[in-house]
Amino acid sequence: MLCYYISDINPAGPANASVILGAKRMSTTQTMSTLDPLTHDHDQCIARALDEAERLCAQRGVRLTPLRRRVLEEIWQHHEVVKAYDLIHRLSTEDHTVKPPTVYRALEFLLEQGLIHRIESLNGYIGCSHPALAHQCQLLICRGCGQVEELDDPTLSAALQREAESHGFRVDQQIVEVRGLCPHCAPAGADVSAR
Amino acid sequence: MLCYYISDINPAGPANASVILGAKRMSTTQTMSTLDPLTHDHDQCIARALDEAERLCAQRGVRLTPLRRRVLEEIWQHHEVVKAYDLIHRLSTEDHTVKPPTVYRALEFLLEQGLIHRIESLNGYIGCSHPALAHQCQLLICRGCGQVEELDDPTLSAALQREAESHGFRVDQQIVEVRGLCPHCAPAGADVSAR
DNA sequence: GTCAGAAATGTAATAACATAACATTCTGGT
DNA sequence: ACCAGAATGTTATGTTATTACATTTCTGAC
Repeated sequence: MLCYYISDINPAGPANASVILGAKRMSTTQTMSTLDPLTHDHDQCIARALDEAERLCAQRGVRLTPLRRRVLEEIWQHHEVVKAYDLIHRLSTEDHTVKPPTVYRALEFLLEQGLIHRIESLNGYIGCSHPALAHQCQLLICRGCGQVEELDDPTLSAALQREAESHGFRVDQQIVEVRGLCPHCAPAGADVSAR
Repeated sequence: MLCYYISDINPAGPANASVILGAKRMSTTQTMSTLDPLTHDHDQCIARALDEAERLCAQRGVRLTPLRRRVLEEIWQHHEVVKAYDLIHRLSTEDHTVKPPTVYRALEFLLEQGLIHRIESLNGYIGCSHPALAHQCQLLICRGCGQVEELDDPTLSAALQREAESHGFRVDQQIVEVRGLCPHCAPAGADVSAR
């Protein structure tokens, strides 16, 4: 259960795409560890995420409105962290400026439905790779390419839960974020200074 | 290795002290799990933290300047999360307003020296309970009283590290924050709505 | 169909968090 | 006393997020 793709180059995106300058449009869906950067059909990837979202919202009786769907779609454009104000800019046009509350409300909905994750250490958001089930995930955040791998290791979350409970703590939510370098950026790690 | 005290009531603090209205000044130092809210000498607690900081900085050849010491002291006033702008207000007087960079630079220094932890999910800071050794800690953050228990379970951090590495990820930093209710607030949990 | 209430969205203003850029002061070594 | 580097002061601004209230859209009861 994980998802970690090399996205297309996004000239307007977070300023770190240059690290993976070799990667371009791709063809099949794969999990990270086995992913050939050259073989990922991201259009299909977006489509699957949106279909799944439609399905889950219908099933739950909540409304994936055009706006909410649009925000989710933007978040899935790349496998990189997306900032709220990026979304505001991306959704705005010459004749219509989207205001912060609009985007934050959509994000709130998507978070509630488990369709996206918030990355606390970056004030950003990414699509959830397996939204069908509630879960406590672990996020591996690459400071090289800005991409995020979502892990869902039940052993880890159970261990953390157990440890917290052993101190009498009642757990609502786990926030587990690992910062470092992904397999694609680590080899060139010497070139990737701290960000 | 942990620290979790009931602080004095802080009328100017994060607006959640009412939950522990019964707790007041105390007398001995104890770890959380065994702590009687009525028996914690917080003056001694602050003094120890500052002494330890002085010692470590001297040992490392870095300067715990009056300003930095003052910021650390303010952070240790209570065992609750402290915000940067709280510090700005607390350090400002009628005739001198402390500006954001001043505080942020002091925080940066204290973070570098491992004397405080940043809490990503709250944009806040707390004193580190065992600054002598570099460590990856787990923070238990109570939404009832705003207090934070710092765990340092090497098994957990090693497990997370191992899991990340098994996905080819090179770990720089772990951020592990558990949100929920501490033992003192959990019993009254029904009264403590989400914050 | 239409109407009332709820849900969603729009808008303006501002709060909360953080940094860049440059000036000044302090500190320790010579 | 002088210098270099560290630390702090100051101004301005960038970034992230929320409050409060107006308007529109949707849904279900009739």
